[in-house]
Amino acid sequence: MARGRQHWLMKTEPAVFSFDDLMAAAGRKAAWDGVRNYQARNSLRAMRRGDLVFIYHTNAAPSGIAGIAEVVREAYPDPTQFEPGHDHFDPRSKAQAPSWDMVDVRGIEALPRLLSLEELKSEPALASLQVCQRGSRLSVHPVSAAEWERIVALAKRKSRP
DNA sequence: GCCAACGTTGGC
DNA sequence: GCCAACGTTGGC
Repeated sequence: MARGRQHWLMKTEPAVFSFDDLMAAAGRKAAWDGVRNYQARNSLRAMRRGDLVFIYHTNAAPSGIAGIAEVVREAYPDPTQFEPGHDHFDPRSKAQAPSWDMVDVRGIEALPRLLSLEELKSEPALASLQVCQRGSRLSVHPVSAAEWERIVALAKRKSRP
């Protein structure tokens, strides 16, 4: 069954791994490890090669969408869940049925400017974007085609006065 | 299955 | 660093 390109948003702390770090990585590629939330994991598992992803900077000044990446490898087990002592070690995960997956992404391009959370929230058309919700903690989530287009268009515009 | 306690996230 | 919001855990 054919399926169009879908759109997603993934959060990262730029102090740990920023969009610029992704663009500077070998092949502009990175394995997106460390997701330890079931809803976010389910989104990872639903991603398909070629899907587009906004890379969102969290715990940043300001927080916001920094750039665009694409999925280049679909979900596969995150090896850090099996590494005792690792921050993301999960003693309950079974090798035969790993709890946590990751995908590989490749950086495509930075947005013309960082779209801050404040600006995203001020856009009525983006009111239902998950990252705009109060208390939103989901580190990976879908973005509708309309939201995606809106955000790309906004980023091309000059920052409002 | 309920729900209080706890740990984490993340904006500010 | 604060603290609200949220997800997870575990006692019952």
